[in-house]
Amino acid sequence: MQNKSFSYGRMKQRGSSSSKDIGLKKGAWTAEEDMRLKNYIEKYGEGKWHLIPLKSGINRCRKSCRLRWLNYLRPNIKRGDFGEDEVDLMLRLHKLLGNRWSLIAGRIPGRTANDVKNFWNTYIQPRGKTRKNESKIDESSQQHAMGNIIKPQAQKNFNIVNPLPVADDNPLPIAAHDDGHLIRSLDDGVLYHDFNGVSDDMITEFFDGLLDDQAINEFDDKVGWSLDSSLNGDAFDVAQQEDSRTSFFSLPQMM
DNA sequence: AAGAGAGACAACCGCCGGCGG
DNA sequence: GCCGCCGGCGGTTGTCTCTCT
Repeated sequence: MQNKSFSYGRMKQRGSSSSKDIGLKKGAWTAEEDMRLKNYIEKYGEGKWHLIPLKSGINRCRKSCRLRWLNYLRPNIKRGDFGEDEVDLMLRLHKLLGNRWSLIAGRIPGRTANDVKNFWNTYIQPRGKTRKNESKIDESSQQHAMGNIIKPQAQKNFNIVNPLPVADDNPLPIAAHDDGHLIRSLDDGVLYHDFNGVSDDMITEFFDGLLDDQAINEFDDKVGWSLDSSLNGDAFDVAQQEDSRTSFFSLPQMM
């Protein structure tokens, strides 16, 4: 992905959509506006977005200020190409969460929802279309994004039920975990959860921190984190896992 | 070298849910 | 219950940049 570090002067102003926004600036942010916004948030913190235009001297709507901060000015935002690990994680999270970009981005350190969404819409969603610049993703990531790779370490844990050669006009292999808990089409399309009765919704709520203690215990029992032991040393464990639970995500990916 | 078309991505739009009055 | 405000989100757009011919 290109590393456009700023956009001053790039965007023409777009039409106003709300009568309340009349008189507010739109389009590309200037260096001065960035500086004002950054200074304001460093001083007063995030939130209270409606106060920023009033107090910072920035003539933009609250939403524009919030977006600029979250997508560009916030510290620790990672720029540049998505790495293989990030693509892996994104694919797995997307299977669990769907187009919930903010949740996905929240688990990919340094990436914003806009980054993830743009990446998905550019590289993942339209695949099959002819693209000029395939090199934007390195080959291994591209292949993995296509679901074509079965990692050597993963193969020992999964049976390849239908190991057809990968080709444009061929269906891709089906894999199943040795213990029979998971089955997945490797066409990167559908992950069939049959994970001891754990629903997608429950997984989502678990990672969103919405489950109470009792539900968490139930979740833990059903998932059976002991499966983690099979992942010891696996190169595709999430690098930034916060705790062992995160490696749950390794299971779908490994197939 | 120049024009056309595709790609990349920042920014906008519109909708939604939560909350307080 | 209704209304308005706010923060947040996903979808979409517009323009610059890059690549191809």
